[in-house]
Amino acid sequence: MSESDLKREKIIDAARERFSHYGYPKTTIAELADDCAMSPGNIYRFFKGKIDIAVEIARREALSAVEVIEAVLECPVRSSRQRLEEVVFADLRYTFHLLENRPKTLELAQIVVSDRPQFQIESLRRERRVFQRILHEGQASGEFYIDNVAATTIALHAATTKYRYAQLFTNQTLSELERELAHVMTVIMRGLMSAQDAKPIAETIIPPEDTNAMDSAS
Amino acid sequence: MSESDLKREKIIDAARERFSHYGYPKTTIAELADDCAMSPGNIYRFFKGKIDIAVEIARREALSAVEVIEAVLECPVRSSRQRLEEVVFADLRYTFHLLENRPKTLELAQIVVSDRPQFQIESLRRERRVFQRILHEGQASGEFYIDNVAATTIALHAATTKYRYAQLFTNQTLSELERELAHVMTVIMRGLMSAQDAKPIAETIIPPEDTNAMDSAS
DNA sequence: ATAGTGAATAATTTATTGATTGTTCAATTT
DNA sequence: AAATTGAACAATCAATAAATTATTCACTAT
Repeated sequence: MSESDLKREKIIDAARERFSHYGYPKTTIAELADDCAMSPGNIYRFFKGKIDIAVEIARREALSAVEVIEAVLECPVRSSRQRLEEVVFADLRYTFHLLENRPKTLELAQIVVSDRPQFQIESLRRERRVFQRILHEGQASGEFYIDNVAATTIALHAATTKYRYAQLFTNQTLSELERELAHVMTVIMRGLMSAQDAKPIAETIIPPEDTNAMDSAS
Repeated sequence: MSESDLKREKIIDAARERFSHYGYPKTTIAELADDCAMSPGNIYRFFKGKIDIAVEIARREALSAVEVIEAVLECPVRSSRQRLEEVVFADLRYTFHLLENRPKTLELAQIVVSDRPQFQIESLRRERRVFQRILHEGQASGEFYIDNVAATTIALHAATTKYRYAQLFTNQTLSELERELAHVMTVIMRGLMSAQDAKPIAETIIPPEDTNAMDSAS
């Protein structure tokens, strides 16, 4: 790691410390420069602007969050079904505790997203990839009956929206949410494991379209 | 309708007009009094405070929104399944257009909810009752296999969270959302229509509790 | 008594100013 | 040359003053 890279890391560390302690708005470039024993101007040789430091921190945070979820994939389980449930519940618990114990992390993420909407889109996509892997496995093993894995992944992810950063939507307790999610998963699991056909009559409700981006989405 | 009630209605009408046009904060009691040809002080003989006028308007709005959804129940359909899909799609479209065409309505609702959290809880409960009625019907007719209708209603409602006021969560277009919801409903429908047992292994994941408010919730 | 007023007051919002901060860049050091 | 500085400038924020507004209430009219 080059001399330059080390200094960049030092800025990130100093920023992480101050952002999580005092918040993004209350942290000044001058303070970060002080922490790194350099001048304010010099910070700009490493980052285009203050917001870009936040983006970098949020990006790493998001990556390590997915890693936490992915870690669940390593544990040996009886079935794809159990794997899927574990991942969904891990998501609920991880994001719930994040908001409870480190609220500044959400604040930072919201600031980043409001400036860089693409950031959220990519975070969600990364998360979906974990879901998709499980669905693929389940399909391959014959445990799940899915004719369009990509679309079903998106559906599953959408149906569990309420259980990511749940405090944004409700003031239920974690155990209330856990019990509720258990019921949601019961219905979904029966849907994934059922061999019977249940093509949406929705096709009579929504107008069809030629190019359907979702069906090939990753 | 008494003289007094008529005046109360006049205040509500004037407020609705101004709130939807200029927004709640920019509307003054003095203006409403002017509109109704009365003094500011007299408004307070009809409402305890400014916020209570907003509460009354939001309450009526919420009731008529549920009525729109309930109207779908009147149409003759082939199955409970179709009924359920129509209601869910109606919800998506109604709330989507609401935010698109009358953004002040959301603003008002958010102001009311931030002051009266109970308001939101009751609105959601009313909406769930429509879902519950359909699930009951489907169960009675043998079309759905549901062992706990109350819990499944809550699960269904939670799983479709993203499709109520969808613009709060995403900037997808209405047709993207419609296609996505169709896939969500495909999975859920298979879950509801499947006779096979799929008790959650979640019970091994979440700790059980003696008093489970949800299982008897309406 | 009931309905209504409008000036008085308390609470909130808006405007303004001064101070702080993000960012740039010509000059300096390594 | 590459790295760094720090003063200059523009943008943003905080504090406070000014104005507006919500609410009350003693009083008047019906």
